Amino acid sequence: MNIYDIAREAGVSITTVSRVINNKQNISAKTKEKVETILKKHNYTPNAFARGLMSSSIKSIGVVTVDIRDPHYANTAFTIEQDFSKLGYNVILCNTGGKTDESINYLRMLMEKKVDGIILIGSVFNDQQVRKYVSKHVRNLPIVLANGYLAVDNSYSVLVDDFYGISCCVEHLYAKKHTKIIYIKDAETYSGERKQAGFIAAMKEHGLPVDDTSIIKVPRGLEGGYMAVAKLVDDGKDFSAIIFGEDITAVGGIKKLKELGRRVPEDVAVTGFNNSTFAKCCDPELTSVDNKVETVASLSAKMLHDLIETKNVSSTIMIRPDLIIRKST
Amino acid sequence: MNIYDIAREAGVSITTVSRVINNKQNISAKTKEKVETILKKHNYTPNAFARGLMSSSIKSIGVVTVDIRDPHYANTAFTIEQDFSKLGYNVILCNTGGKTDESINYLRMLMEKKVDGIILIGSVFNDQQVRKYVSKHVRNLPIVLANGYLAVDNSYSVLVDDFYGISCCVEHLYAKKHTKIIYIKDAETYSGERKQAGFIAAMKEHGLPVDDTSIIKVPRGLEGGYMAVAKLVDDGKDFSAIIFGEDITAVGGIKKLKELGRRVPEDVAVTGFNNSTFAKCCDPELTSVDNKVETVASLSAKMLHDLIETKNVSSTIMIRPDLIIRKST
DNA sequence: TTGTACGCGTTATCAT
DNA sequence: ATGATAACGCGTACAA
Repeated sequence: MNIYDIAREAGVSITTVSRVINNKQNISAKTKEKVETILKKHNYTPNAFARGLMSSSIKSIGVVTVDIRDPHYANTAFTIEQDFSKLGYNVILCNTGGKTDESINYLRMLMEKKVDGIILIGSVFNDQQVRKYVSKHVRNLPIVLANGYLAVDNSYSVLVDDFYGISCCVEHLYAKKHTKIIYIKDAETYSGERKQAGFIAAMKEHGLPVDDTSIIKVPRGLEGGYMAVAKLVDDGKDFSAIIFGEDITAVGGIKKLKELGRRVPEDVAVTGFNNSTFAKCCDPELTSVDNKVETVASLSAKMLHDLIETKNVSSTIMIRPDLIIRKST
Repeated sequence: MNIYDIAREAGVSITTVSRVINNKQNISAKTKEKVETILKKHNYTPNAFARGLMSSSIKSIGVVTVDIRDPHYANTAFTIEQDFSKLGYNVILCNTGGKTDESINYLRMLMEKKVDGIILIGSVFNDQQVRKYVSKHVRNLPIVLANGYLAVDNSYSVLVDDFYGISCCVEHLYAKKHTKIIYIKDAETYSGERKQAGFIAAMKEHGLPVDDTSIIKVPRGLEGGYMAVAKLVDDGKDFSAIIFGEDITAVGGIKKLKELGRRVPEDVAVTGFNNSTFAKCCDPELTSVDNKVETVASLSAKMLHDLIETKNVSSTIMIRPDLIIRKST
């Protein structure tokens, strides 16, 4: 059932039908009503491909994440999807698994499918090859990096002040008389660098000791945190507080601390990052930096939509995180 | 840059270019090579809309979930996306928030965008209105319900034997000499009903007491479990074990138990469902039913793909879950 | 107010 | 092996 069939049945031209469908001017109320009846009767919907061929838009955007199973990314993607859904757009979901090749494949695919815009979630995508591809091939398609910084000309980002977030943790622990503080880092991304920089700066500001053994790099996830604590203890490192770069890593760390008979927060204070559900599940509940996922996601969505509508848009938005204090410190 | 431009530059017809692009027969190696050079030079990609107009397919599927922030749904959606991505398909993500109207809107949208198939995640979608819409309007579009049962003619489902899963919990607790067992139910879905039925059947089989006070209905999430335990204690109910219908609910329940000074598992044994990350984060680690999310997701994806390729497909696949025994029982 | 005719970029059919 | 042309379904400039 296409526009011709409708036109024939209504005894009008396809132009008239098209006008009715798209609510255009210059239609007599009578004709309009007649056509609408037929439209409804057959439950007609225009062919999206033919439409796209004319308008070169199909009202959809691409959302690229490393892994939607990560609650942080899931939250962001959820908010973006809901916001864009209200605007009549669909969201195409892509999970790259953190592989650069995959990222570029997905970008290519999204461009072929002629999405109206793209949101990358996480500073992982501020990767050299991705940047190169974007600046070379994604020229006239709006692209926004949510929760991270994209070092490309004419690019747009919404990010959280990670530097500030971690330094808040140091402030808080210092106020509680901690001086031997460890930082557990779990990603070599832009965001990861900012967090580490915030740690170092805040420690130095209070004249607290920082050296190679105060910062430990571990794999992502529960196991990473577990391993970090194991290593600290194996190395005989002396510490009274640990700042983790992610909640889930902190959960793993606390698990190991408990196994070793160290009490949290009496023997060791612990902070996390993301203020996720894990922070509330954790026993004791985790002091964590709230990095305002929903806010970042919504602002990213709004930014992309403004770009699609070619409004004037600022290139970078930075959000201040909050420290949520719970039982673990 | 379209197929005409390429043809002109290569000094051949568009037919020839099309043949090269689609790897068709009857092309001389020489011509093929010549065209491929030009193709590569301009980084040409065919217009997906024009293609769709001919083939009425754009190689994409719709994945409909209640809320991608739920780890269980995120896992399923992730696996489906990865599997279909390997087959050259894109995934359009939809979050209905559990609202029937939204579900139907999304289904309509997906049909308009001419996806090649649809996967619904969770037995929530076995809703009367959704069923009605599907059987009326989604007639010639393959649709699969992952992790639940869809009571519609000509429909396809992959599901876990929830009945068996919960009855395993009862068996396990009974073997540990528990007789006063509570079941906490958190969803009125098909899956929820099966779980409850499994509980009742297994209890009766061992001659254990079951009545209205043995089964408590609570809202989803951490708070639900917390409230459930609060209610049990308020009511002065005597119990030695609790079976929760979801891990996260169990986590909430354990939290409240601890606050009340009841030890897990010494005073109260606890089981969860889903074998999620929460089960491992929990202290003590949670005995939980592994409902094989990835398996269900992969089988659903395979089923849908087979349907798209119009292969013969069985209408229902049922998976047996496993009980993973940890410290909470 | 309404209709005719063309273009969008591709694939399929039928000639050559 | 290669090419000309129709068809897919819609929007729109222009004509009536």
